[in-house]
Amino acid sequence: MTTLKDISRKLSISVTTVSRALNGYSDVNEETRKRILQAAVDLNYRPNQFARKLVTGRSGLAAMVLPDDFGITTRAIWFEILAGLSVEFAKHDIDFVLKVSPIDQIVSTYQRLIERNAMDGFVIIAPLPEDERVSLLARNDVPLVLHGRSEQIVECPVFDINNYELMLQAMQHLLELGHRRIAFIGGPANHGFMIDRTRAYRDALAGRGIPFNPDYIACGKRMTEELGMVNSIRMCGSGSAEPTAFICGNTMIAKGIYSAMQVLGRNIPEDVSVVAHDDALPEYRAVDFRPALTVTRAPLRDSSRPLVELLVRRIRGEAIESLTEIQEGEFLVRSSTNAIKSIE
Amino acid sequence: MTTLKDISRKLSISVTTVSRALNGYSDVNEETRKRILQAAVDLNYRPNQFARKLVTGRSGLAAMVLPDDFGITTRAIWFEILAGLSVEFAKHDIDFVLKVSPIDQIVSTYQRLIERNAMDGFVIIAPLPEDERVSLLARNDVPLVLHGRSEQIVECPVFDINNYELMLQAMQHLLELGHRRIAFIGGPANHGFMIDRTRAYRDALAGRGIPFNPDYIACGKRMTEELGMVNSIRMCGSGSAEPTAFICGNTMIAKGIYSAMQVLGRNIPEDVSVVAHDDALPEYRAVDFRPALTVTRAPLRDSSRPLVELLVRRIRGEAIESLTEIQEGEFLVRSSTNAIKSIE
DNA sequence: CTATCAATCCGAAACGTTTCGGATCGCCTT
DNA sequence: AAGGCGATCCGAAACGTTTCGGATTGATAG
Repeated sequence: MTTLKDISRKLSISVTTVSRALNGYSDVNEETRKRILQAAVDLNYRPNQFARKLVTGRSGLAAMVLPDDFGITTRAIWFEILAGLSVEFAKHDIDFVLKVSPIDQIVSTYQRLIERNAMDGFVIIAPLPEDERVSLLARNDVPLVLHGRSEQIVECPVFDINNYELMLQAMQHLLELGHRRIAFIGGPANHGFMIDRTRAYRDALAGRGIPFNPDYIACGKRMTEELGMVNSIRMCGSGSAEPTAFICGNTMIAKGIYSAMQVLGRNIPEDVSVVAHDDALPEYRAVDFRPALTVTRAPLRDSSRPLVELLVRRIRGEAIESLTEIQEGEFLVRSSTNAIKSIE
Repeated sequence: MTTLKDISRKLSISVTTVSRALNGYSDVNEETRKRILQAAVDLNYRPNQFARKLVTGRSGLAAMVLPDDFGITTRAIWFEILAGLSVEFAKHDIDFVLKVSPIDQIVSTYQRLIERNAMDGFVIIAPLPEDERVSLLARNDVPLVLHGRSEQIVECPVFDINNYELMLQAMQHLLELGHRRIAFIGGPANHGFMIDRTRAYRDALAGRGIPFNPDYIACGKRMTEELGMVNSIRMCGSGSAEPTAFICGNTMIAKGIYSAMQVLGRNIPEDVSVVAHDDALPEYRAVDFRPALTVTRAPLRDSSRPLVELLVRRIRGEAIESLTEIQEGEFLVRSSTNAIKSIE
C-alpha cells in the first residue's frame, strides 16, 4: 500500500506538501501539484481512510438502521431504498452500512453507534411525529437526514414529496367527477405523510362544503393488499352510504380494492373510482392494472439522490436552513376514475 | 469521548497496561484488570475503531457487492440475506456495508475496495465456476466466504447445502412412486448448486437404468414463476412423452407449474407430481400451496450465521481447510406427489 | 536599504490504539 | 550469594493522516 510518505520520498517533497497538494490547498505551486498528482497516480495511491478519520473525525461511513420485523410487502420498498442509497453514497466516496436490529432495540442500536462515533451520518425514513431516534441523534449532534417531514422541532435536513398538494389534486379530480362519498385508505396514522394527506383530504371536502365522515377513513400500520381488501369490503357493506370512490395510500392497497370489487361484483370505474399514490415500485405497476390506475406519482427511486446529497451537505457543515428539498409529484389520470353514475 | 488515556490517568496506570487489560492479555494482575474494567464501564469507554484499524489493519467492516439488475423475484431473496448478514455481523462487532454496482462494474468495484483496503472481508453468494470476483479477492489475500461451492481451485471458506443429496432424495421419492419421465426445471446452468443438482438427477436416473433425456431439463437465469410456466407447458405439449413429474429449483417455479397445470387441465398430484427445493422465503410458503408442496427444504435464513462465522474465523487467521460447512437440508413429503397412474 | 508581502514549502505535533522490548520485584534454587 | 524465574508493569515507537505555526525566498513598496 502506498502512503503519503512514499510519494514524498519519491519526489523529495515533504509529506505536508504532498498532503496539501492532494487536498487542493492553494499554497502549493501548480507545477509541483501536477508532479504530485502524477506520482499519486503512478504509485496507485489511496488515502488510508482510518488514518484520516483519526485526525479529521470523518469516517466515510453512513448508516441506516432497519427494524427486523419488515413485513413481506415492505421488503421490496426497503430494498429499493437501500440499493439507491448505496449507489448514491458511493458517488461521494461514502460506504453505506446497513444495520438490522430487533424493533425494541432500535434506539439502543443508535446509542451504540453514536458512542462508537463511527458514522458520519444517518438516514431515517418516515419518521414519527415524536421520534426518539431523531431526537437522540439531534441531541448528540450527529448529522441525519429525514425522508418525510417530522413534526418535531428539530433542526435537520429533510427530503419530502408534496403529499398535501398531491392529495388535493386527487380529491379535486374526484370531486369534479361528481363524487361526494370518497373513502381514504391510507397508512400508519401517526406518520407525517399520512397527516399531510389527511389534512388535504379534509380541506378538499371543506372546500366544497361536504361534511367529513370518519367512517370513510381507514388507517393501517401495514399498507398491504389485505388492508385495501378488508376495509373496502367493510365500507361497501354499509348500505346506501357506501363510498363511490377510493383513494389509496399506495398501489398495493389499490390492488386489494380491485380484488374486493371483483368479489363484490362492482365494476371499476363504472361503479367505483379508484385513485392511488404510486411509489413506482416495479412490483406493482399502476399502468398494468386493469383498468389502468389513476395515480399521484412520486417514484421512491428518485429520493435516494436528494437524500444523500442533503446528508453530505449537512456533514460538510452547511447551514441546516438551506437543506430542505420538496419533490413535486405528478398526477396521472388513467382509466380507473369515472364520473359518478347519474342514476342514483 | 473517553480514551485509554482517560482511564490511564484516572487509575494512574500506564496506557499500555490498560490496553492489555482490556484486550485480555495474561500479563496483567486480575485485581488491576478488574479496576480497569470497572473504570472502562464507568467512563463509558468505547475503543476508537479507526485508531485500532490504523495499527492492527482490521477495520471492523465487511461488505457484500450486489449487481443492480436484481429482478423482481430476487429482491426478496437478497433482502433476506442482507438482513441476516447484518445482524450476524453485528454480533461480532462488525459493521456490514452494502455496495450496489452496475453489473458491468462489479469487478472494478471490488478492485477499488481492495485498493482502499477498508474491508476485513467479503461475502459472495452463488459464485460462478470461474468467478472473477473470487479469483481477484483470493489473489489479493482478502478474506472472503462463499455461499455455494465454486469449481475454482481457490482456497477459501465455503458454506453450502447438500444439493446433491437433496436432489437424490427427491428423485428416489419420485422413482419409487413409479415415475420414469421426470422433468427438472432449475436455475442458471453454470452455478454450482445447479451443477450438483443436475449431477444427482442424472445419477439417480442411471441408478435405475433410465436413459437421460435432455428435453426434460430446463435452465433459466431467472428462477421465476414464468420460467416454470413456459417450460412445463412446452414439455407437456410434446404428446405421449410428456413428463409425469416435475422437480423445481425453487418454490416460485413450482408456483408457475401449478398455474400451468391448471390451465392445461391437469391435476396435481393425480396427473402430475411436483417437488421443489424450498428456500423458505416467507413470500412463497410451500405449505400454503394447494395441494401442499413436497419439498427439499433448506432455509436461506439459516445460512447467515454460518457464513458470518466462517468469514470471521478466516479473518482471525484460522486455517482454511477447517472452514467448510455443509448444511443438511430436509426432505418433506406433502400432497403434491403421488404414485404414477397405473392406467397408462 | 529596510520593511512588507505573497507565494511556497516544511517540521513537528496530534489523533487513539497496539505492541516490542525491556524493567522491576519478590521468591525460589543451588 | 548468585542466578533464574514468574508475575506485573511500562516507555516509546509505530500506524498514515492532517494541520498549526512558522521558515524561506524573491519581489515590491517606502
